[in-house]
Amino acid sequence: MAISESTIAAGKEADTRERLIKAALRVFANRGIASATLREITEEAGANVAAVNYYFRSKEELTRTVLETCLRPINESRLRHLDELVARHGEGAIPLDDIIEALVRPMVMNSIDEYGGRSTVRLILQVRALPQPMTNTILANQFDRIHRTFIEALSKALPDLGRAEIGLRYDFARGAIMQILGDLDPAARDLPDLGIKHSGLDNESIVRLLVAFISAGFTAPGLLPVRAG
Amino acid sequence: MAISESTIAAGKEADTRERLIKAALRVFANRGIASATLREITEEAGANVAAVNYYFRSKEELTRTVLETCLRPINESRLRHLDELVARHGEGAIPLDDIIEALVRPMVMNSIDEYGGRSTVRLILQVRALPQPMTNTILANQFDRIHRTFIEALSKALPDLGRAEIGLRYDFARGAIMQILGDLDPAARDLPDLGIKHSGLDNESIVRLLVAFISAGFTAPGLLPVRAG
DNA sequence: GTCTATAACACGATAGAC
DNA sequence: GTCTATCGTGTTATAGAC
Repeated sequence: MAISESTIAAGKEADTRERLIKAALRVFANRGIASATLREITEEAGANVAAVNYYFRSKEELTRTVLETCLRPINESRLRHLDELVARHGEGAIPLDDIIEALVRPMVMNSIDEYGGRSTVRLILQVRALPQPMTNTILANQFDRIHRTFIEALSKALPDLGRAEIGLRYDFARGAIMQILGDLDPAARDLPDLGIKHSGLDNESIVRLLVAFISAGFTAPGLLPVRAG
Repeated sequence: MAISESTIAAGKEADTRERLIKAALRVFANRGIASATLREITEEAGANVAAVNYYFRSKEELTRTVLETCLRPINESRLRHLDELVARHGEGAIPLDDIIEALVRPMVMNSIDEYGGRSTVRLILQVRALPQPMTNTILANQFDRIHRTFIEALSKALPDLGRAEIGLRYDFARGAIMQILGDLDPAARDLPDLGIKHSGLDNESIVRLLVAFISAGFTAPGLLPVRAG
């Protein structure tokens, strides 16, 4: 009632903009960023074709916004988890399982889209599989600190392993996490069988199973020489 | 000298066709299947723009051929390795490390393109990240038997784990293998930092490090109930 | 802020000469 | 088997009415 017209306009603006971002995430994930057209995205968002060019400058700017919007909360949650662990253990090493869980849980829990799918995961898999300058810059900005922080914590927890081996195993872990979440997306399961069906697994189980596998992998004896440092 | 004109023509035909496949693999991997244009591919192959439509019926048919051409040798090698292990151990269980190595080594060793890159890996990552009916059918045809065979061998080697958990860990392993090989491709390393630099790692070390990590992961105690069977 | 209409361009595919 | 020229289509982006 007391809402002015400009407030309504501003509310409407934010709404269309947000709807465009959500629709773009889904269309990008399902059809590929390059193949996705502004017509599909705007139709899915219930907006006009010209809306993307009005709210974002271009398709590229929309892509940037979508990526940053869906990555930020996941990585913020990871850092929050890890900060809590650091606070709890002070200078001492953090138990391996806890570090891995801080890496796994936010990605499993916060990458679910409004339809129960894994659009965010499939989008990340896409831009990782297809390195392009623009998306790589975004990934670097979003993930660089995370990687450094986790590898540092892992180095303290696993003093017998060198940095090179920890970095490598950390990337093994990232691959395992992302691929399984991509496969679990119902949108990917409709299609002809890729790999194995994993039906009836709740997210909590996924976390526990990933943590068990990855922690065991990290506990394997090191093969590379440990550098001083 | 004794080569007839028709032989020369046939040789030339096979040559252009093959050059197109190799060029397409590289361009697909670097720019994405959807974004890759026939103009880029034919230029890279030193052929005419119309050559793709002459040798293959369409871009889609070319894509199919490229995928099958680069996947077949890898999976044939995996089956060969595993068959040898089965022959050696008869009805008994195969040691876990040997099964994992039969899974890992062919992908690490046979996915290297003529420029030392990992075009094949990045192409697989692409089509897995972006499920489409056509490419999924090819993946299913190429990988289905592999998955079944390996999971069966793993079940014998790890009788304390249920099929569901083995299938899941098998997919963890596939994710770890593919993502690390994609990251190791020099073509992906030029760009802004994604994850960690893994410089100076030879392929033999990659195999050993992957096998160590994955085998340890499989050895972790099971979390899911074991079904009878 | 939202719409229609269209400009400017790139693509896959093909026809037809050589 | 290889080439040039071109057709038809679909794309992003924008100009301008509402």
